[in-house]
Amino acid sequence: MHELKRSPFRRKLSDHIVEDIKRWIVVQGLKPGDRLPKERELIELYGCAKGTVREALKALEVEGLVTMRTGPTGGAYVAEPGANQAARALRNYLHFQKLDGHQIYELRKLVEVEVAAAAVGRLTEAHFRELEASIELCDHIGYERDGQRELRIAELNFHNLLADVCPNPLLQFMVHFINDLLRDLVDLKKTYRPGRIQFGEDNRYYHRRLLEAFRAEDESAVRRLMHEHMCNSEHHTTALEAEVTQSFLLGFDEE
Amino acid sequence: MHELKRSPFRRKLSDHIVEDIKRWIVVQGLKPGDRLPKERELIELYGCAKGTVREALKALEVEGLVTMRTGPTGGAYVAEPGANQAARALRNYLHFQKLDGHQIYELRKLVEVEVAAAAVGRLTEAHFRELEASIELCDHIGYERDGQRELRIAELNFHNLLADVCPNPLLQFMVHFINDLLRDLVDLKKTYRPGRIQFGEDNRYYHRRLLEAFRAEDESAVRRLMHEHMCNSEHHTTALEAEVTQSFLLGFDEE
DNA sequence: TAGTATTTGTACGTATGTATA
DNA sequence: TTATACATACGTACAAATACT
Repeated sequence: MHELKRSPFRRKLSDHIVEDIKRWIVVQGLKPGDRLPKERELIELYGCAKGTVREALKALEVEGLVTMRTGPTGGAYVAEPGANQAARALRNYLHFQKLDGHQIYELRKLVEVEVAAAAVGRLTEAHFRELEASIELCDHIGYERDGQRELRIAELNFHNLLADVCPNPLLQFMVHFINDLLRDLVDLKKTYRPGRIQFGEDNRYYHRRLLEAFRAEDESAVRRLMHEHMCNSEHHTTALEAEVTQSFLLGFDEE
Repeated sequence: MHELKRSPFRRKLSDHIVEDIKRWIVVQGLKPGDRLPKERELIELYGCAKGTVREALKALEVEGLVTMRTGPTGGAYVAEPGANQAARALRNYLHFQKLDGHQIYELRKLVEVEVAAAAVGRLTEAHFRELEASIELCDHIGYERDGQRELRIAELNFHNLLADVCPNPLLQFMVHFINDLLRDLVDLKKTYRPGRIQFGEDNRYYHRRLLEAFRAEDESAVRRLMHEHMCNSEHHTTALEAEVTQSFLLGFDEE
């Protein structure tokens, strides 16, 4: 007992390496793209085995702080953690909480309105064309019976386009996160329901009127329309996919 | 060429194992505490090497989905990822984005009001006592010159207490996340500013009036007060800690 | 208190795949 | 095309931690 080899509660060596590398990144101010010591050097530096170093690098890779490349000039490089990593972690957390569609919309009603308001005055003609194309795509898919998921993706794409011009990374992240959540919900309820048609029509109606309000740069109209749109969407969504929400939040690392 | 051994873009085997295990957790509805196949079994199942399985388990461990234990009855167990893991990932992401105090408050003004509204009617007498104690603690610390961080923690604790009774895990998470962000911001700006006194007084004023509104279960008053409180707080905070926000978000695994 | 079985954690050596030059 | 540098994967042996007797 009372061996103080490394620390009171002898932590795993790989975790020690992870912390060291994190420290390097912070104190040396390493930027994305900077190269880290290669496997061989870390092995010699810590006098440990290959597997140990690999475990440490794997941990950093999961956190999104480094990426690994093979071949010459390969190795570990500092990376900028993407939104997907944060989204994955948040989904992991929510998977074990009780979360239903109503609660998702409780937040969505807030952030979508805010993001839309922030987009007023920031949209270029190119953006308008994209938004129009999105609406037309929904129009087109709407007539098919099978493209459930495609339709949902196209509908949500309208909102993602708006979020992309939002200068607030927190709001932007939340909108994308929620929309990804809603996109994956449709997979669970494969059954085609007639209410889905009305839902699609309502969406197109609101998207068109929102586009008008954006063109007029009428922020109060945008806020009002988006709020209505969200309340309407909540009504349809909770009716369609209400109780199944609690599953499948576990992110399946799309692409 | 044209070898289709595993997939077009030959993914790493350990990632494949990670996905499989995640799938097991979802489709078999595994709960925290449930045991996963042990190392040896996974090795035989996938016909791979020990290091490969260990890499996969390490990844899951970092995501907080499993914990590893040694000895008999040891192995990999399903775990419930805490909010800290999601918060850490989100911080890692925001570390590389441009985020200022104003943008934090853009979201905070929304969620704090919503959380407060959700708390109406859910507060027990025990909660009221905790909230009162929180206010009194702020009162007490407010007179000391050094307890900058302690004061901030105590102030934010009032809001965290409210969030704890919020039944919506998404809103609850966001409030806690934002408050942790604000708590850590005070460390960067060590300089004591006279404006801080007025800030503290305002906070106590609003907390007291909020408590009254909660006791009266007057939701519209709660919403109005919390909104005012947030606008006031934003004014003080951005004045005090405006531009320094962008540094040191990288989470250092606090315990 | 000690011993033993079980299972992870670490070390080492080797072979293979893959991207750069 | 060939050589090179590096990650990726395999297999074995041993150390360390824990539960049970």
